[in-house]
Amino acid sequence: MYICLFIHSNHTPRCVYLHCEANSNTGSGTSQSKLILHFVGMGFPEKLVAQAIEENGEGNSESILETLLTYSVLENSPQQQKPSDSDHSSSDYYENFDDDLSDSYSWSEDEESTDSLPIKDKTVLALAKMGYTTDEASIAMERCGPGSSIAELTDFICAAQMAKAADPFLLDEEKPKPKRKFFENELWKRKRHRGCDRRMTFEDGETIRLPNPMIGYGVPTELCPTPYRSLPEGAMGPPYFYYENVALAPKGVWDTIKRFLYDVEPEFVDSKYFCAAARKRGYVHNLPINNRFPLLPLPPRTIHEALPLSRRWWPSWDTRTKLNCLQTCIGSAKLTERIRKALEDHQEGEPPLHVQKYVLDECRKWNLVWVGRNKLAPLECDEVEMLLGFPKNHTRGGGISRTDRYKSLGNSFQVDTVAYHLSVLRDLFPGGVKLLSLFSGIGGAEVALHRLGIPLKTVVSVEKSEVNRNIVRSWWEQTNQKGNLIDFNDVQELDGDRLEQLIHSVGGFDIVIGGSPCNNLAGSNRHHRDGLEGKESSLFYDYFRILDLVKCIMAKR
DNA sequence: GCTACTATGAAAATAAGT
DNA sequence: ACTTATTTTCATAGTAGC
Repeated sequence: MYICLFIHSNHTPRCVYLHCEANSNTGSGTSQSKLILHFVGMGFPEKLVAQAIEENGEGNSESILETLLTYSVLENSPQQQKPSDSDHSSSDYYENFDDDLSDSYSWSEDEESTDSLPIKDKTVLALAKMGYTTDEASIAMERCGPGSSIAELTDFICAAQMAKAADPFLLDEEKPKPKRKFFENELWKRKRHRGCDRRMTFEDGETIRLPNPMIGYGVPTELCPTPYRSLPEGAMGPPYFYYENVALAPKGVWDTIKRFLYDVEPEFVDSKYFCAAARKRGYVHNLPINNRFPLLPLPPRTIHEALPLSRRWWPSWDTRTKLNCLQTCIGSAKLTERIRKALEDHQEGEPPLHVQKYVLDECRKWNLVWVGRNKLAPLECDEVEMLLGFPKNHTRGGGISRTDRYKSLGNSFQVDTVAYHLSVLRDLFPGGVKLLSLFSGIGGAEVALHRLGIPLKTVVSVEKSEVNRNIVRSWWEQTNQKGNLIDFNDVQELDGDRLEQLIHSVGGFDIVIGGSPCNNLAGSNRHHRDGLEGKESSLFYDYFRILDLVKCIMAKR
């Protein structure tokens, strides 16, 4: 039996996910017995499963799992008797479970004896008894919100510990090493072990460094031979996968992402080699890298080519040829007004150097372009659409506000860049692809594949924002797609059962594409740049969870 | 409720200098 | 090689007005 324990953190109710290959024997029987079989297949004892189903009802398998996991935390239950299988990875997990749970604490007892305490204190106490520091507990409570389950909180703490441990700079600190308790599971160990091995071969704690120039395995506009790369065995498809996020994430983030995504080296590419705006991103994928080809026509690659009207007003001392990263917000009118005034004070000739510096700094910070004499302005929505490689008016209409257009666009792929990487799929799937698109946004991946001439046979798309779903749906209809577009609101809807169902009806996915939220990683975020464990950015773990499930389910077929 | 608008640095990579 | 300076960054929170 193969058991993959996945742990992640998030403020929303979620469970630790387990699945295995040996639980496919869901032939006949009542729905209840099927359900029991399902959880027993995950390694839970039948007695507990029956109890959990009774408590939660048959309908809600997620809360059943939650309950089961809570049991597992609370009791040194027979569940820890690992399957007497030969699989070592699961045994590691269960051994730890045993060791760590043998401490004599009991959640339910605490609950009785500390009834007088506020719930918060009670929870902190419980976590402290489990070996976590009160600091860790408080932070977790704060971040996960009141009413979070113990399982969620411990998930959170564990995830935070993993992130810290993955950071070589933090390892050296004099801080006592956090206890990992039973969360030192198979997955964590496996990944961490690999990470250490790697580091050993690289002398001092080597972390992922960004390449300079940031051209990944090559870009169409620079002459360079395509290097050879060999993928780790665990990364081989099917399905193919393609993951994206900001390159300039806090330290250690890409190391963690890489470890989860089967140790595949990220490909860092700046979209300034594809269009007139910079966009430094990391892509982790298992696609072939030979014989890529770009979308045609090649988009304009300088500001002047992209925005010919601005040329007339562009002063010679503004030496920019590329725009900086297109973000979700634009410069204010007040700012452009301040700049105009500063410039008008010096009509004759060029403004003094300190004014030039001030203006240029603001131009770079806000991606302002010249639209008149001494007149600067932020980019228009349709200009952003064009720069990112979307069809004109892609995000226009249908009730979307201007602010939301900027936001959706700023969070999107640069289509030409992604298309270049995905172009190898055209020969691999001449009949078209079946795509699982997570965090689809405004459909950058779909647009890229379509423009590459790769038919979209099926697209299962998951996107939280309704306006974004509408944009994709509307694009789907306007481009007369022949395939089937199925959309979901939340990645949480895609649990093992749903995926199995989908894969069964669709016939498997050819590629899983997704760029998980970056807002807790992005440098522009002054308030909550919390790293991969942040509220939204931790959804990366759902990308991994779903990808890994798809991998496992498809391997069974 | 929605929408537009504005003020709000820090972390980390890169460039430049010694 | 080391230090210092410069550059860049898929954003959030609060407010005002409708």
